[in-house]
Amino acid sequence: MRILLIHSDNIEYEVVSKTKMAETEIVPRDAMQDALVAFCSVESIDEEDIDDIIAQAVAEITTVADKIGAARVMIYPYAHLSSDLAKPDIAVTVLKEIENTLSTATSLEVKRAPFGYYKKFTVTCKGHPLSELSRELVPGEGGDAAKKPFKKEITRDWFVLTPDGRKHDWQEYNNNITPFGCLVQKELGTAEPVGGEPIHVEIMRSKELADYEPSSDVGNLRWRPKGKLIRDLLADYVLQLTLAHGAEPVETPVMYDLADPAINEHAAKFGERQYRFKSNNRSMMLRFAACFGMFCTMRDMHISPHNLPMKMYELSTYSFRHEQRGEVIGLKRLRGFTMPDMHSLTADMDQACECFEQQMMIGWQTGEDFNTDLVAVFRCTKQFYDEHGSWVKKIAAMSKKTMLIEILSDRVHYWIAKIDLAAIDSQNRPIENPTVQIDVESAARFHISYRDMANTEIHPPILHCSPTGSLERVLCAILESTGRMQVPMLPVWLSPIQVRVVPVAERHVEAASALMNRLNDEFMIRADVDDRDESMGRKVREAAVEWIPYTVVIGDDEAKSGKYSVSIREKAELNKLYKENLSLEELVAAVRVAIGSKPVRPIYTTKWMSRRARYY
RNA sequence: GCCGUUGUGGCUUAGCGGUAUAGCGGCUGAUUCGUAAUCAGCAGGUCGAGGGUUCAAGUCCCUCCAACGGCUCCA
Repeated sequence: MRILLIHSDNIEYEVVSKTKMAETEIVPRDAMQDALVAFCSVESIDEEDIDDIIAQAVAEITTVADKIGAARVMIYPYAHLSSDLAKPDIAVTVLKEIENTLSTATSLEVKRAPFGYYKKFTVTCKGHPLSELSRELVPGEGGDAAKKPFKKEITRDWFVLTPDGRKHDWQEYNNNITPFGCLVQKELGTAEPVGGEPIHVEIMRSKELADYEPSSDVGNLRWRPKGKLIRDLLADYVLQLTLAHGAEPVETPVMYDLADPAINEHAAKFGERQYRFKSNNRSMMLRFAACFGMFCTMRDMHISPHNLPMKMYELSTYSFRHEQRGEVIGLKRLRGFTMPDMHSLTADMDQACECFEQQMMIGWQTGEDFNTDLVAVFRCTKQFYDEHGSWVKKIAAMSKKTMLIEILSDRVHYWIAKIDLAAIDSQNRPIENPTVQIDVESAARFHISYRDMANTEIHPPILHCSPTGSLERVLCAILESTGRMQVPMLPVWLSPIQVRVVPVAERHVEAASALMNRLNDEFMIRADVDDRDESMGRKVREAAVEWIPYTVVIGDDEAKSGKYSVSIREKAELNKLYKENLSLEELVAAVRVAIGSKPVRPIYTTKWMSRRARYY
């Protein structure tokens, strides 16, 4: 809905002739002095939720009237503010309801010009700064003023469960010293804000990984070659994990038609934070997770008990959530992000719990692989806890971790039980990463079912699992963890450049390039060569500033002996390089050991530094 | 979205009513170098955007935009 608001000294109109959508029972001629005139266009997108759009319009008009001190309001239908109008009967309903609500719920005196007539009118504008305003209202984006009043009252109980199966008061763990304590503080609302900027934002920009993109929407990043490489490696990593777990990869669309009832219901359930748009006359949404596509895929499959559990995996590049302005930060909260998303159909709750255990353990595994210290909060409904209390103890024991437990009096969302694993950032705030959830609603909604031995139709419980959390958040957690290192660096397998070859003088560039090429081509190690006309001291320094794990110097001595002087960042101390003399074979072996079984990709940046363009 | 803080060349920053500072980075030249910054010169700014106050506005006021902090929220 579009509204043009004019604070006028005088507004008067007179009906001239009818159009074919004219309403009946009208006031053919009227006038108002010292009134706020609201020229309104009801648009087709408003049809999605007219109650919401009415509430927003009323809130908006009331606010403006209050601000400018107007006591009278004239609602004036004005089709020409939009090129995508609602159906006339709906528009009339909306306008009448705005008039009604304003006159009953506020002290404003309200009139409304008739809909569907050609009218002549005069309006004089007062001309002060607030006397002309326009507003564009979209259903679901009204904020607090138009929030739906109805929300079920939910109570939450908290306690802490140790691996030995004992319950503890959460107060005992309420501190800002351990990562788990930080989680408890944040979840229970007792955290003291630390303030300051998260360090990962500075790192992601200065290391040329990712940056803000002013020409897009807030929270949609641009990725530079080094950051793109890290994303791709992380994607490879999650793919390895999910394949090993028996999931089948798929890829599904990023946008969906809200005319599909299951899509619409699933989307509506999750509220306002969506990108929505019109494409011709269809109302579309951008996915906020990969559920949509995978559920649609599953509903078109013949499923029998033999197929279960059935696991499907997608790397949702991208998922979109229209997070509120003030919530978007760095790599932690984005509007466009990449979520590894796995869904498992399970025969029954026992199988669901079994899969849950396995997938939770994968989550813990990722924490070890990324060297991010994860902490856990397990949430479930009271009913689930009453039935599966001993199982909850079991997963704490399996995890060998102390867990925060939240028991909800009723089911709020689609899940009845979930676990969230979080790293803690440099400001003691959790970065929620891996998660597993048991969903008992979606199968029915999307008509996903199988028949058991007795031929009864069963809607299987579905597990949602992100083994790592969004790739951006994984990187966020990794970068935040470097803040706690004396000599910060990325894990070798994620380092965009693993080996930097530094020739001592120009005459060594050829040998350096040859070495660099062998590392890339023969050994799949990402190496480049600093062939710029700079002093060696500077080149070594810049390699360190770039967090290059291995810097190889090559000069006359090396050419003769075949042993290279290698500075190894992992073993360095603050402002003190650590050097070893290594043969090519020894260097390759060292890098291989550091990479382990993690994914390998070729270098994405130019291999000759002299040809590399610098970013601003 | 709400409250607050901040916004000066690509980055870090000085100036806080009176001619836009500097360092890094960039470019050009010299230098061919042994492990965290070789030397010199040059270019680069409508001080986030728009409005206002003033003889005069990065500097004061208003609106907007953006980043960050807090709140709400993260399904």
